[in-house]
Amino acid sequence: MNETDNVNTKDALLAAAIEIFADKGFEAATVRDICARARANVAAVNYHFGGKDALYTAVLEEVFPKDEPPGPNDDSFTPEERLHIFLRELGGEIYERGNGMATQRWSIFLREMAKPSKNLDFIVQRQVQPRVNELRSILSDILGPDVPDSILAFSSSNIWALMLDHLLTQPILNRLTPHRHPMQGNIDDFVDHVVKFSLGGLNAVKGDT
Amino acid sequence: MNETDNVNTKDALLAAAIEIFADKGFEAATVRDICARARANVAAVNYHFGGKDALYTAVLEEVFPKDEPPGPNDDSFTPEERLHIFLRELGGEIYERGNGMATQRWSIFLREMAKPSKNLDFIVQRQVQPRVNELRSILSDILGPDVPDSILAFSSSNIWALMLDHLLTQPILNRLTPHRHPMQGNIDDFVDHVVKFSLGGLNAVKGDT
DNA sequence: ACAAAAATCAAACAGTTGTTTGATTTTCCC
DNA sequence: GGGAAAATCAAACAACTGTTTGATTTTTGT
Repeated sequence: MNETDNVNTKDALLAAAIEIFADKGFEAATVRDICARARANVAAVNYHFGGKDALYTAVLEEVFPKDEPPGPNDDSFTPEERLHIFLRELGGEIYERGNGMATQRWSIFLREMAKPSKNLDFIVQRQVQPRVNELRSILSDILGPDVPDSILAFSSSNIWALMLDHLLTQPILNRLTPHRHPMQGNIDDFVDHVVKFSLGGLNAVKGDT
Repeated sequence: MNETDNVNTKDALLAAAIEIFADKGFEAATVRDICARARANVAAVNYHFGGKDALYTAVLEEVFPKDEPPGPNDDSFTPEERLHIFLRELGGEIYERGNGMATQRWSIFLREMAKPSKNLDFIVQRQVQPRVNELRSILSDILGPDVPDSILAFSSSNIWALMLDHLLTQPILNRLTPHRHPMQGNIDDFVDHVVKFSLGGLNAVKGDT
């Protein structure tokens, strides 16, 4: 057992796998591609991980880490401010460039949503469940205690949709208006718009029935 | 050349291909699967269509038909009513069960968004371009002539996101709250909520700057 | 330094993929 | 009805997939 070289090839395999799985999806990615990018032999995946599926779960474990600090739930902010903070953090993680693993994380997430496999359970549990709870708590404060649960669920879903939107439609926008940059302007403009739109929407569905 | 039987196997191939491409995606779908479902020989795809890729483009041509009647643009409705009508039609087409080709159409559309290929151009041109134009026209009327183009673009994108949302997140919602039916309640409730939320959001981003 | 363990490697394996082939059957048209 | 065209078929093809093998090299512990 080497401690400087074999660990490096195992890590190189993992890193290469993250890139290629994020880029081409599980099925289209081949272990030969991954091994080639990691400068490793074709048998390396099976030796170090046990197979392509096991490598993929190792990738998921790496890309969606365990502990998500649950957030301080700071009472010094109004619910509206907490929404703004929440969405700014989320937007930065989704759309900020050079954000380490983030781009690949959401690419894998998107693929799993479009074509669910058994691994989607894992990703949901690690990635979206904590955030869903936090957002619902914020929305509950904004909408007040009397709002029916169905409206709360719809609204939470709506705001998620507004944030994830560009992730899905960027290839389409590029085709409709090819001259624009992706995520035109900076991300803060986008987040500010979403916050404004969301608060207006929430207000509209609140005072009702 | 037979006019009752071979046309039937060609049509059967196309119908089977639509189902299987929509269900498993282009790469995961095999011509053997398709031919088996169509009760045809393995060579039938190449004989009648020329190959798997050509079959897929034939499927796209069938699923995304050419002419989309441009809508009457009725002036007897207010812009808000036109938005409601537009979204009700869209929601019905996306989420209504037993809607002919619609379910498969949006399934294929979603897959192509998550993993764009050269065919996405075709789908965008056939499926979303006319609707995008119609929605932007409605929003332009609602927001008024003074609103900057960036807000119009953001808002249009937002409303699309609200409508397509459940298409993408239904597998996730099933994992978070597995006891609920897909698209709980009826579709009209969902559309009504989106309309209300959108009008509130639009109003919030309009009176600004 | 040396044997045992770990890691790497070229080569081959079994299975599946889309596609082609060539014979056979079916259909069409005169 | 008979010959030509079209369609179907079983079988095989070549390329690719993930995985295994067994030998070879490298590293480790003493």
